[in-house]
Amino acid sequence: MKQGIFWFRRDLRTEDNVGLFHALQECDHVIPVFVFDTTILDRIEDKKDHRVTFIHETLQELHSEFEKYGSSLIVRSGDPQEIIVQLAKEYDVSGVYTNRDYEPYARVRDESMTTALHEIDCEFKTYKDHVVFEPGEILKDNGEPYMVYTPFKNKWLAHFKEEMTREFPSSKNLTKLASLSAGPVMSLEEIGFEQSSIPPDTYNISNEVFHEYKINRDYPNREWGVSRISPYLRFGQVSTREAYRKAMSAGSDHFVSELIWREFFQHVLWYFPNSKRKAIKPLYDTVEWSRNKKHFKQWCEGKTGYPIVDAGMRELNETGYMHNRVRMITASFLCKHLQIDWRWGEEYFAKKLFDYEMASNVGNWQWVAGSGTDTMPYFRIFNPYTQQEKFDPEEEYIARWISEYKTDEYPDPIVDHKEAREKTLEMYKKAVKKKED
DNA sequence: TGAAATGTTGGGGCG
DNA sequence: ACGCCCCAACATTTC
Repeated sequence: MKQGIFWFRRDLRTEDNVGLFHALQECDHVIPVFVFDTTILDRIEDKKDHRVTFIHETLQELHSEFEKYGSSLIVRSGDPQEIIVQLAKEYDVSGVYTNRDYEPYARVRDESMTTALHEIDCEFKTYKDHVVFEPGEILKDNGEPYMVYTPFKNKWLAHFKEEMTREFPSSKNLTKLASLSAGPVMSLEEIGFEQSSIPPDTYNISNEVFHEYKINRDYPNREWGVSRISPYLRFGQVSTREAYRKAMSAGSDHFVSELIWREFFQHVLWYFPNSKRKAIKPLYDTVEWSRNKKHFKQWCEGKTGYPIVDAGMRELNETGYMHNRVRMITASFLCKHLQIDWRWGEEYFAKKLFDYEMASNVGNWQWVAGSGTDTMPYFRIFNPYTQQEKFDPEEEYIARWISEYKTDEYPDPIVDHKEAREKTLEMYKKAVKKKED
């Protein structure tokens, strides 16, 4: 009898889960496992983290689902390598199955996991699940990775069909889950966390969203115009392929394109594993950013006196979500009105965003700062007032998030747009000049 | 997936 | 009728 472990990570679902599909195909008994990685949890300052709560809730759902098959989800907390190796020994397992994760930390962790498992004669079998194409599969004709989005997308679109026809149904094979009674899922308190009061949004990937997505997605007050799928893609409650399939069958090229951006940035992070810390274009690490902590705090709290910026930051603080258009505006404001390092902003978003995905966040922040791939040139500076007039003309979004808007309580602009713009251009030009000397 | 500054054009008011 | 000016409206360049 062949026993295997399926290690859940960012793929918290049973349907269309590539690694789980293969585990159930190849093994007689599959032991489902999730590990709260304390290396990651220890770095989270706010112990009421909404993402951890969200994961925890999903684990309980999986646990109940598995109980129907006389099985259960084993949930542990600690060092994944120690725990997985110990479970592999305990259950005399011949293979550990999991889906690949492309973040720098995960790459190192999995590399060392491979070695550790081989030492006990256990295979570590990893699968592509989180993306349609992983790094190395979409390359320029000369074999180099793409640094520009559009040609990347074109190649992606030229090749996706055969990838997408493959299916990974698991439901019939769930009877092969090992008979287990692991007891209830460990509580949040046991891992040192508390229940967050911020719930995830429900998501909508239906024709209501796909229809006119190109237009509606730009208006932050049209909450029905976007899918809110991102946290579910991040943690895998929804399969990426499923999202692609639905958008494609609805003919929403723009929605598909947004999903491809997500893959593009995963590739970029793969080739630039230091890009959370280092500018992809090294020139931009010579920019002398402001260290004005007062400005940064005002930006974080949504008290800059720029309504569209403040509305966005307050939406983020209250819900863990911010509309994409407003992410660009707030990010641009931090870098190009306050002259503050994009890394400070990236870090703040990392703390707050429900859908935080390192690849997308770092990729987009570097894009805004001008230091990334296929990026905004440094001189492309959003005018917050123009953006506001274009995308929130009735000021509905602003009014929803700034209760004191248009009262004496609302702060005056902390910087003057025109002066800030000129200061930013000077800052960047100085860096360019320094490089030339 | 900019915006501002600068340049050009052409219609209309007016002497 | 003509030249002149004004200034939208649009186009180009510059950052």
